[in-house]
Amino acid sequence: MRVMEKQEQMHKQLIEMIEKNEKERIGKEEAWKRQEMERWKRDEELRAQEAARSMDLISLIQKVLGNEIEVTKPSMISSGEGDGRKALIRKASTCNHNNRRWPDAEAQALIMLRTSLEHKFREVGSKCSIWDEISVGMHNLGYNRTARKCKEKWENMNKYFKRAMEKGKKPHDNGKTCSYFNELGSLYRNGLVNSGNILNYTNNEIVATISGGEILDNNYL
DNA sequence: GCGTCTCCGGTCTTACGTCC
DNA sequence: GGACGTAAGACCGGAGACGC
Repeated sequence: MRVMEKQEQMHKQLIEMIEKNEKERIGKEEAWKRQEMERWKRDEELRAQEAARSMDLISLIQKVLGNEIEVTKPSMISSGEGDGRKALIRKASTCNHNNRRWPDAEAQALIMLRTSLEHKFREVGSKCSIWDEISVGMHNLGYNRTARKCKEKWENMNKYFKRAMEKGKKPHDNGKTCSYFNELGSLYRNGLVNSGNILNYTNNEIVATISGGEILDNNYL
């Protein structure tokens, strides 16, 4: 009977901890989403201001010179003469949303959408419709990617992140090209997403120990 | 040359349905 | 109820392209 009572008590504690952690998780998720949306809006405003400044500058130069300036658009660059042109074409292609490569903003939009639907991924059932939902979300943000591509990119980001962590790198070490490392790192630290053994990364900070049937650290959950 | 990334194909795991 | 097959998802490794 004492064992049964002890088990009952532990079960209640476990349920309470799960509920508490779930509330905390939802709170953190909401806060993060708000933060991301604000950041996104700020970036949009900055881009708009930048574009307006460029147009002002162009019109000013046209005014000063008194004739039309041909503004070279990336798509107008014909196939190449010389390395400089080739470099320009390559540069332009990296900004094209239909390109194979994912620009930083696009990858971060994917992380944001994927994280916001994390609760659906934790549910049992087909994940295809969720990736479709993410694909639609990406489309709404101006990025044209299929559900399959989104899923693949997500897996690959996690794979590369994991490899980098195994090599002993820290998220902020790779700000140059892997801008999403910071986002992924903070997501895994906060437990907002789960991707199998990638949680090993958090072992330095979240110590979970089970000893004698008692959970010593709530973070284990 | 090296780090980063996409794409593809493979294996493993898990959930679910069917049969005996 | 257990064994088995199947589909979906997760995870992994490698080839090759790309960018610095």
